[in-house]
Amino acid sequence: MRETLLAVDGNSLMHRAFYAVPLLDTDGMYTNAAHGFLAMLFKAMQEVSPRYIAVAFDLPTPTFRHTAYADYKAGRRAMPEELRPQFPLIKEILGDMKLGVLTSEGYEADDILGTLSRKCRENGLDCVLLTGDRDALQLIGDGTKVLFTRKGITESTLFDSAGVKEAFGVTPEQVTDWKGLMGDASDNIPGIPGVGEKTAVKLLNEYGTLENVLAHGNEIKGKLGEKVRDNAELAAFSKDLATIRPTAPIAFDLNAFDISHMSEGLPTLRKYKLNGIAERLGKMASGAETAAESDEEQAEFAVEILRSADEISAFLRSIQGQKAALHVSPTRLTIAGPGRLGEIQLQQDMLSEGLLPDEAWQALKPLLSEKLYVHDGKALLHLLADMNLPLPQFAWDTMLGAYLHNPQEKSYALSQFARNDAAGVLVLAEKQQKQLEAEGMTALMRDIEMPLLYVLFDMEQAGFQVDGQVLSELGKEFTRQAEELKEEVYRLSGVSGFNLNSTQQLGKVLFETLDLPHGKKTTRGYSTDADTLEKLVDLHPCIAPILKYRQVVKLNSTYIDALLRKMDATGRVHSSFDQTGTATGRISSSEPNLQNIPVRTEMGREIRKAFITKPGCVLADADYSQIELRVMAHFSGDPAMVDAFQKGQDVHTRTAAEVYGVPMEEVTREMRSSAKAVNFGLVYGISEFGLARNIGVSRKRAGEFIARYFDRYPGVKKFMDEAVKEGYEKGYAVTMMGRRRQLPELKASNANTRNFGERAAMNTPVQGTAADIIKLAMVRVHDALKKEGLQARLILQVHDELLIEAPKEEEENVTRILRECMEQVYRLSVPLVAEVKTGNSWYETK
DNA sequence: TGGTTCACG
DNA sequence: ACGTACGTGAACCAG
Repeated sequence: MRETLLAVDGNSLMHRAFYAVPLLDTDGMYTNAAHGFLAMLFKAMQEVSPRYIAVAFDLPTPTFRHTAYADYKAGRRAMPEELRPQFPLIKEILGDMKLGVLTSEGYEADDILGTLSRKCRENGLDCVLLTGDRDALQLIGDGTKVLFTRKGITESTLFDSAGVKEAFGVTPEQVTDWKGLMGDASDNIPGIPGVGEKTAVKLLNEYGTLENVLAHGNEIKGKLGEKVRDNAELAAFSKDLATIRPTAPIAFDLNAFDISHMSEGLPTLRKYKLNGIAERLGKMASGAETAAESDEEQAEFAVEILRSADEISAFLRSIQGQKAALHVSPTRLTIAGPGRLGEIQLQQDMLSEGLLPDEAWQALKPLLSEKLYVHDGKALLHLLADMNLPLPQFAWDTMLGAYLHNPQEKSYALSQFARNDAAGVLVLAEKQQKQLEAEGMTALMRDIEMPLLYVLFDMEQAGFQVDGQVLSELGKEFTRQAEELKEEVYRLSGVSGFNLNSTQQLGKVLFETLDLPHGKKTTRGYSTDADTLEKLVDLHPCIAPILKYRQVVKLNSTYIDALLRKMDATGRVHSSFDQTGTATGRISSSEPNLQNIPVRTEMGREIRKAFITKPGCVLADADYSQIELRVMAHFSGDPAMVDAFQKGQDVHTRTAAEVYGVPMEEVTREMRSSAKAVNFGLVYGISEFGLARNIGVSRKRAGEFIARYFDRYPGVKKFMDEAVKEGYEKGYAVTMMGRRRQLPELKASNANTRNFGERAAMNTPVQGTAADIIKLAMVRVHDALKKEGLQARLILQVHDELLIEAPKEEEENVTRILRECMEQVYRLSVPLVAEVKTGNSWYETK
């Protein structure tokens, strides 16, 4: 295995660290940037296991490589005074750790990185560049990768060539062209005014290089062409600014970069009170042997490049009958068997090498009848479906495995979990199978998440039929009303011309010009949310139209406009369902989000008239009744709560009767409504404050209410207490099917954070179990439709609701299937109840 | 990019 | 003493 040099852009990282770590004064000096820097460095070390580390810095009084460049540099924000003295500090620490600290007159840190990367290539080393500066992406290729720091100090992404293309749409070679076109405000690179990231990518995809874009300036139409032609010189200059020169005269002395003496820096770390960092360094030094083991696990595979259909077929034959993994990226396909890795490079354009995607896939067809190991199988299914290829079965999806193991990862990209595409998938799958077995999630994976992947794929393919006509009409009406309301607000407030959509401007008008009492909270100005404004309704006539305006504008921009844009040629919208998006196990919906289509107000509900079916079909909508409270009744076994559900009573009315000590017939609307709020509160992990705010009573009253509730429902009280206790003991919350959510908040010293963790400990088993239940119901419904040979299709899930589009003649069958699957899916100590309604639009089913 | 607001369960 | 209801996604403004 090749050895790796980790080359760090010291300036970039120090700046990132400075803003990511709070400024705390210890003994009259600041160490936050140094602290963050080292935390990032250690994180990177875990990720890339380097043998060598070198850190490059700009010289304090820089001489610039271009004269004009100095002017641009001067435009940069000055370095904060709290940061400047931390540079000598970090250099001292790195020096004592016996790591390379490099500077070079006339060169900036990124030039030194470029030089290091070139020298690595010449000396047969792999090189990883650690930086937060996108400029460095141009250096990727031939053994060089970039570990790009994102927000905060713990998040980073490892980019290779394909990764850059995937994330930014350009190749590393095009990074300077890209910057030349769009510029970079943070680097004071001008670029072409008016050309942003998207436009730059588009131009480069068409013309390849900046020079070629400029040469063909005449072909580019409209305003854009004009801008390109007018700013050719500026663009060329910008590209030059962005180009890294790998020619710094530095000594490439590997002994000076060796990491094996880092622990010599421990005394210095203690001297500066960086005790947490010192502790981590101590652990890392002693854990060096364990790291070697995990290297074994991720052993490099000899990559076999497959250059023809014949070579692909031969490779497939050689792994036939064995486990096989398939992974696709925009530039290459990889296939793996035990200990084997085949790579097919795909032709990107006329210039690049590789097979045509079509040729490659034809040769790969036999693989598609195998049970494959994959990462993100749903995405693969879409890709294959688009190419009219057969759809495979999956043995394991490592993305879902990673999600079950920890549902709160920031990203589930394969690169976060494995090194070598398809080979990584096989190794990772094996590791996950053991992990999930030990964690008790094998059945959850096998019976719910894996089969659900196909269900969600079918739902995404199917889409939801939308009536554009209805939407447009509504849109016109909303726009008209918005205009009217805006004028009314201007008139009634006596201030016109301000932007009603700006909370800041609105706040000024309401609380300064009109001098209304500014409710409660202020952060960046005044709070103007609906809660606050509603309290002002009686104080000024302009408040009501403001609220109405907000509502109408929201409906228009978020629903009408967005939906019209998302309609396909047949008038259907295809949402994406994310199976790895939530901490609790729910699925989420996006582009467009169909899980938050308005229903609570009549005006919003109108939008549902546009959600229809194709001709000859009906919509069947099945709703679980009170699923979360039923789950809570089941978990808690509380007699009164279980009794209510077993008798089929209205649970909120029963709660009110219990708490107020009156017969159910005497419960008033108000009593039921506050009981309902308490029931909701319980599901969320109740707090006095939250309940008080929600129903508008004093905190004391809310407290009394909760106390009375727990008096009548001691089983629920016990359940809540145990959920919290279990959270503290285990460090995570568990659902009925064994799904887990880590609760690191419970270890926090901040009481507020801990309270949050406690509420999550109470809420997650309830919300998560409800998610388990409906997911399993979806799988059952999907199977039943198939088994009975129906054309009806599941098209949407909204947490406790399933929608099916069915031919009219299947209406009865579908209604039965929905109700039976949803109610019989799991046996609780209380019945599960699903109500099914049918209609010609989503509006009609409500 | 982060903050604010608001749509849903 | 502190500042909170749980879980999402999208649009918009301001810097």
